[in-house]
Amino acid sequence: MSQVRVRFAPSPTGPLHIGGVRTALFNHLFAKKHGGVNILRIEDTDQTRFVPGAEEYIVESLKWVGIEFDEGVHVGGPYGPYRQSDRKSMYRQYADMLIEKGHAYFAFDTPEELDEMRERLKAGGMSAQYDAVSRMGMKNSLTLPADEVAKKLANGDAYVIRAKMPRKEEIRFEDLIRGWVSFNSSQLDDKVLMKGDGMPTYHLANVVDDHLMKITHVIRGEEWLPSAPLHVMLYRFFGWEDTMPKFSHLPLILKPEGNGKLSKRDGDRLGFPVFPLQWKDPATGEISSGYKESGYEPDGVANMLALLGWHPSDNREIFSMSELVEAFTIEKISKNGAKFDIDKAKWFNHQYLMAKDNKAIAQELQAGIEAKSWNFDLEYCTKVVALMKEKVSFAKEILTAGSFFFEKPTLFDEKVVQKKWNHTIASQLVDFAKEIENLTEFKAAELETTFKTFAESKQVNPGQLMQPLRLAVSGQAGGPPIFEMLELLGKTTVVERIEWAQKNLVSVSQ
RNA sequence: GGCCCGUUCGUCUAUCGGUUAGGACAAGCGGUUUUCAUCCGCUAAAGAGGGGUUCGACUCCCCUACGGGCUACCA
Repeated sequence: MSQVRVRFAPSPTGPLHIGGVRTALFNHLFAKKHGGVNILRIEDTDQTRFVPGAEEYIVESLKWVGIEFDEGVHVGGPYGPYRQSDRKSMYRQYADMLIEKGHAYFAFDTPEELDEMRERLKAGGMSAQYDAVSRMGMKNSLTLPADEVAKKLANGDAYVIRAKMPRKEEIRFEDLIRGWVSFNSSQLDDKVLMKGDGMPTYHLANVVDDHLMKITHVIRGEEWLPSAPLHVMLYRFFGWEDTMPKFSHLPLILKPEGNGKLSKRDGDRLGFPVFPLQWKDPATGEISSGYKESGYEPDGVANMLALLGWHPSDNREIFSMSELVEAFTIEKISKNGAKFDIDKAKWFNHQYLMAKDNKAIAQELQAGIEAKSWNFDLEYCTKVVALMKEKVSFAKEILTAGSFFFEKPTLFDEKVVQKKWNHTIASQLVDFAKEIENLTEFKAAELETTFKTFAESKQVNPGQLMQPLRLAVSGQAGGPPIFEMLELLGKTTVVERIEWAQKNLVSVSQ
């Protein structure tokens, strides 16, 4: 097999949806697996849908999840340009080639005439499309006299170029995921190849570009499956069938609750991001949340996405990018759509957080710490991370769930206050505070033995005292191992907080 | 409506004709941590329905049902 060349070809009409990221990921994995080339091509043939910033967003998003490209808009390469609007002048000759061969034709119908045709066909119970049957009743170079066509073209009358689909022909191709798929050309319409504005449609552009860029495998979403036979026909028309890429149509990512593919709107409605990075709509100013800003670890997101619709035959769940590359095969991609599961995404994130270096996490938290005007050195923050990370799904939660490491708690868990706090306990804790003030080694082990002997001397169950102690110091019912927590907080802070709580914490049940 | 694709625990999935149908998330229960959100253990949980083919079908074929995608001078 010649060198594998794949492409990810999004259109810059807005932020890249998580399903698009997965498509890009599968392309990347496949390319890397086979020592091939991964290309980023921008499909911006619809100028009316251009959204400023979208292209940059796509590049940044993919970079964030660890997807690299060997060729593309942002890195260049020998088959450029990689933006279809920059390739505009290349397409017309291919459309002309098809016309010469009799596989395409000029069509002069106005939008109104097209609507009329569709209405008429629908009323007659026929399929409402511009096809081998209906085209004979329309205004095109197949029905109009040659001189009139020439005159219209010379006049600059508006026209499009349409593919001339054969009336009845079986079109079969082998999809690497689904096996043989067949269509009959009688069901296909004469798709527009060149639009009135001189731009090609996706169909023409993607076939021409894939051919010119020597793409060997097209890995794209299932929504493209219905137009695949058109593309196959185009390869046939051009005489490129021998080098036609192999197709793989990926199953869709579905909404978690019910049905339908996951869409832009679902994310914030259901409380999770559908975009890799936060996106601000330049037109409306509306903000859609992103995985990055929500606190997800990029390698965890890649791992989670890879397992949505693909799995090797073992029982592993955690894969680094290189392990994904190693294990990846197209044949192991499942055929059916996958519902997105936010709980699993969180679980993956926790796994990656646990595996991550504490100091690195602490460093990433610095901005958040500074924003709160907390003043602690990196060493201290690293220790906080070490204690807190197993308790949270996201690194940034360390700053909220573990805020007591940085400032005196202001909120105290009401339930615990009511259930476990009273004057006796409070004064006992103050006594305990006095004892630990004498400790020369303010370490978890010493604290624990001191605490236990103290409880014994007061003839109380250590458990009765432990939660109030935690409450006084952190305000919370739960948290990291208590004596390690006290050690990190330090003698002065712990004693101060116990004394403060004794004076200020009141249970109404008293 | 038409065309196409799909259908294993609630969810993501393993199984490529012969298994006690496995794993993970979530759930429930229990344990550890004399607290807890972590951790550990256990439990419950599935082949859409109907026909074939076969000694044998979750696996192959057909039909039905259900789900999804597409049906633009959008990608």
